[in-house]
Amino acid sequence: MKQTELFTKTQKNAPKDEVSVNAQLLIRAGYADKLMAGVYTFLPLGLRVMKKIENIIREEMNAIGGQEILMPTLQPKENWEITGRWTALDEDMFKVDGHENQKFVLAPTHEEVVIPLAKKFINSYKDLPKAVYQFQNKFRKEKRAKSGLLRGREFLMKDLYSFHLSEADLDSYYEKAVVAYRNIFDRVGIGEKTYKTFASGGTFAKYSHEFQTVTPAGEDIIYICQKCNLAINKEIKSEVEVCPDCQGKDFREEKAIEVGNIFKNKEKYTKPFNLTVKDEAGEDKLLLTGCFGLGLSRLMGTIVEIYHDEKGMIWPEAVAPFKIHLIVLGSQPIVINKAEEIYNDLQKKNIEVLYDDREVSAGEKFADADLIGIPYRIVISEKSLKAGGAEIKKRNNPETKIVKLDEVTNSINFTPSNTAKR
RNA sequence: CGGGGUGUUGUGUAAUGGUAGCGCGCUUGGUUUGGGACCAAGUAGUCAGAGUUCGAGUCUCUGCACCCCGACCA
Repeated sequence: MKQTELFTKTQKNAPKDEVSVNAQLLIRAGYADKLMAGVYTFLPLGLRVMKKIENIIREEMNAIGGQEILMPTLQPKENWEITGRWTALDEDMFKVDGHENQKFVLAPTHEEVVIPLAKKFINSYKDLPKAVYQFQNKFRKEKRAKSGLLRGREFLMKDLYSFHLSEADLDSYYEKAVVAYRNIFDRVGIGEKTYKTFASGGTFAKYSHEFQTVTPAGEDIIYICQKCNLAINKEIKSEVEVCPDCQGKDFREEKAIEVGNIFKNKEKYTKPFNLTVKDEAGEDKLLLTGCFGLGLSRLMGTIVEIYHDEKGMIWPEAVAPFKIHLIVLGSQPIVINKAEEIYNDLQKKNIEVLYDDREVSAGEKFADADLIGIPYRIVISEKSLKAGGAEIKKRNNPETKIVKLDEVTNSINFTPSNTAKR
């Protein structure tokens, strides 16, 4: 992608109505644009990051047997009356009028659709277990949207729903999902700061687990067990005196962002819809479900909160919009030709490159490269050619080095995009 | 939803009740080219509505939006 052709531009100043680091940087760098409180457009750069995150999650969900679907956001009142949530969640949902007396809801979650859906296709114990998931926008009538991408009214979420005949099967699937979640957070670069956290659950499951990423930008408070690293959400800390996993009593308090939440909903939603299958004896058996949520837009904001400095963002390679930011300095034909050659070569090799071919000053290009935060910066200039080729610098390291032009591609240790590191 | 604050061009800001000005961006021309360069000429704005006033960006009222603190957050 040539930067002169990119849809967006960078801005020197952050909009005055954005306070959070993630929103300021994402807007300044042209990754996102705010339409209204808690509602953002994802621009080409931001969408590329989102798709990287999405693909990592997709791979991990597929690895635990998830099958991707896409459910509607616009949903009928009737389904929500069946679970009682038309009134129970009244204040949290955007309700929409249809024709005459039709009422709809812009879905804040998708149990009311996925359970009746499963009823059509899961009829026998032989059909189990099954799991479906989607990437879909969720709508929540937040009384106060804030903190940029961290708490939106419309946001992108991955939600997976699993169906089981026995509690043992649900339990073992739940543990598999925990591993998948760990893989996801490791791969996007926040594994070390993300804690599985004991939290309050629904009506039937007394507890659930959240995945909380430690950062000062967090709105939640968690207590991390110093012995086994399980965390406990402040919400339930008063009920839980010792670590439920290791009985440890020594905790460290941290602020954190809830990036995921997983539940054993068991019969909570299958019961109202009477989602049953025949077991081996021909008896009707109520299914048990697990629900596994992960907020993509929130995850993206969280990554920015963790990986940035005073100059801009510093994307982990696995989620960066491009691998290389190629910068050409000066207007001499020889320099421009060499830069074009490198650009074409990288394109041919399917290495994602943003080519800054703008006719602006060096300082502006460097400042923008730092702001945009692409992992590798390659400069082609009269100076670099005299020194022997191209200058390479990593965003997270001040050192630069010169490599020969025909060694540019090889001199960087690339991980192909969208695949696992390990 | 309670309390507080703020709405001026795409963006950041200035303007005793009296000509809406500046930086960035953008357009045109020229000089520049390794850390947000320079010159010149342009471009575009008072959240909406009502009121007070000879005159409103400025005062009053209503509405809307946005931000902050709190409450809320299956």
